[in-house]
Amino acid sequence: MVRLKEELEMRGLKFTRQRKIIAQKIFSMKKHFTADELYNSLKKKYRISRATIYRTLDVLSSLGLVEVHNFGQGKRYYESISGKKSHCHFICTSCMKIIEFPSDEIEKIITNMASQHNFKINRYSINVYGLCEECARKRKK
Amino acid sequence: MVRLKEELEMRGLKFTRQRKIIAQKIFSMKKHFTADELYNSLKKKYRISRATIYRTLDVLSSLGLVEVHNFGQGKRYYESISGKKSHCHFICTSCMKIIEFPSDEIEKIITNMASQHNFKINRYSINVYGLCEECARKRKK
DNA sequence: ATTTGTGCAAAACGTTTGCAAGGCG
DNA sequence: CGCCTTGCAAACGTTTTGCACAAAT
Repeated sequence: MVRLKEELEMRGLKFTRQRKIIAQKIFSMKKHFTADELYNSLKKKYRISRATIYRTLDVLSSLGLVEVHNFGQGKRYYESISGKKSHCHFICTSCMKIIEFPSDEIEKIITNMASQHNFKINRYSINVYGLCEECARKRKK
Repeated sequence: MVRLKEELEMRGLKFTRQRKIIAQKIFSMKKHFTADELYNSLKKKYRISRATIYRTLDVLSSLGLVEVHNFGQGKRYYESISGKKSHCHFICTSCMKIIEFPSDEIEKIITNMASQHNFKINRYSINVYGLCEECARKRKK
């Protein structure tokens, strides 16, 4: 939170009521969420528009405080990255549960491939789609 | 093409003029393409609606003949998978050029992680975002 | 003849934008 | 005070849908 304030000020951006509220909510969430979920979880208590949610998510991701994922279905998923490392996502396409795995080994391989081609990595996203144990079991029946 | 006909028949689906045309076009494309690009490349010569393009892409991907990628920006990218293996994508966010890399090693790691958690993999998508050599050079100036 | 597929236009969906009003520094 | 930010509603671009007609088996 202090970090957010500093990062904003550093760029001549403002530490507004809305940004505070949104950031607080995001940092308290462990899971992946969509802009709409965030909006719905806030609108009861606060008067914040969808536009502000989207704009704030943009700011936070450009500050490196939030990660954006394209898990398909035309909808974006966000995730706060308070310190934790990048990881793989195993996405159950039946119940949309998302299981995370560390990706250190894979990251090494990717970094290697990138440097071979002078590709400057900004971020990466490893998404495995399929069925989680439960849903796979249900299907068999 | 013969494969497509068989796969369709096997499922009681029809081998229509439109599906033929679309499949032919797709199999002749090497690169990733969007539904709209496909539509535009066909509409001059044939009378095929956008709806049919989308519906056919769904069919082809459920038959495993086409891979779908969510490279962000709210737009889907498709790729025909005539035999070739899955691979990583390095996506230049400046010029949208997509470089492909084999991912055998990574696939091994992923398969391993999946089996540890009884996750049944359907497909995976490894996307690295950043700047290609050219665009990175331009930025520096 | 039956059933699946098509074209069209309208709707849906998530996201972005223009603008006037509001709030932070 | 000046500039950044907000809320609203309208616009956007892509994808999906309902329906009547057409085509494949």
